[in-house]
Amino acid sequence: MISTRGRYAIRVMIDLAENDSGKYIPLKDIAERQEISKKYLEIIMKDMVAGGLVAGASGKGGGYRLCRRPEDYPVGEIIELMEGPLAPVACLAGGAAECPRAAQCETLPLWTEYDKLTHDFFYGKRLSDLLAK
Amino acid sequence: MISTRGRYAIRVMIDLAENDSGKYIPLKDIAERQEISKKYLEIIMKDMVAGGLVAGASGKGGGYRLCRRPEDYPVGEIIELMEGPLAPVACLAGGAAECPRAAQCETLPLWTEYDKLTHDFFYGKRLSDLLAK
DNA sequence: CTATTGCCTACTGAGTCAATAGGTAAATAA
DNA sequence: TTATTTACCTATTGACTCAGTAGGCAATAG
Repeated sequence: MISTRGRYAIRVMIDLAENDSGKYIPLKDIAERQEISKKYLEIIMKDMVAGGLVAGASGKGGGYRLCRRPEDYPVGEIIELMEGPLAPVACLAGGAAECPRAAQCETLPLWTEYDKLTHDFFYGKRLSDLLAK
Repeated sequence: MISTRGRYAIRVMIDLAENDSGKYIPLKDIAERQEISKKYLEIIMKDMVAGGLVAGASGKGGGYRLCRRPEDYPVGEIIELMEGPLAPVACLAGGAAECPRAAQCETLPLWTEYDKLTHDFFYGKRLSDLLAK
């Protein structure tokens, strides 16, 4: 299941896109509009800045803003940045989880097929697809 | 991500199908073939019996066996029994998680579409599709 | 009766989730 | 310059899940 990290991140991105005025938007405003704890959002925003999804600016007049056009954000990228790989099982998540049973594993094709389905779905969707018209 | 509960359950089902001789198969044999802790499998098997996936018999000559033909087990049923709902977010999992923001939620259509995709995929696959030819 | 087998309760150590708490650094407006 | 606003940093927490382990009870066939 997608946790609050991923879900909140997407909602923040939508909020930033829909309230874009060229200026930075303070997190306080976003937290109030979205009814999410500002303190918790701070942690999430830090990772979003580090991951290159948004730009943050400190000080008065600071806040956050998108650094691409909404059509240039695949939803899958946002989710994977916040939640880790979309893979349904650890052995498809890359990294150190190479399974010694992979060659004879009867279930691996199932997971592989579903993994591709998921990947294609979430990378086909863009942030712009989620915005109110 | 699918945890060991769901993955082990599917592997056990495959093992039961491929080693079916009409008699009960002791868990000890399954655990050895699948290289899974027998003690841990006991917990999983209990839920599988309760969920109507397999039949268990105690005593000498006992063990487990399938209670349907492999074509009659949708993989999604096995996963949902062991892991809970396949829903990608809590508000689609049914039960008490009705979200008050649902009406104005901009992300709900995304999750709903993915939920359908997932559901169709895993209920389209049958246990028989996973067996070695 | 005895060996085998499933079934039952309880416990554990490691990790994740969703926050909260309190402080530091940077940037602007007065 | 000073006060205010804002992001950013580390640390901690309580509840929960995950992946088992431990030990014993109940049923069944030979």
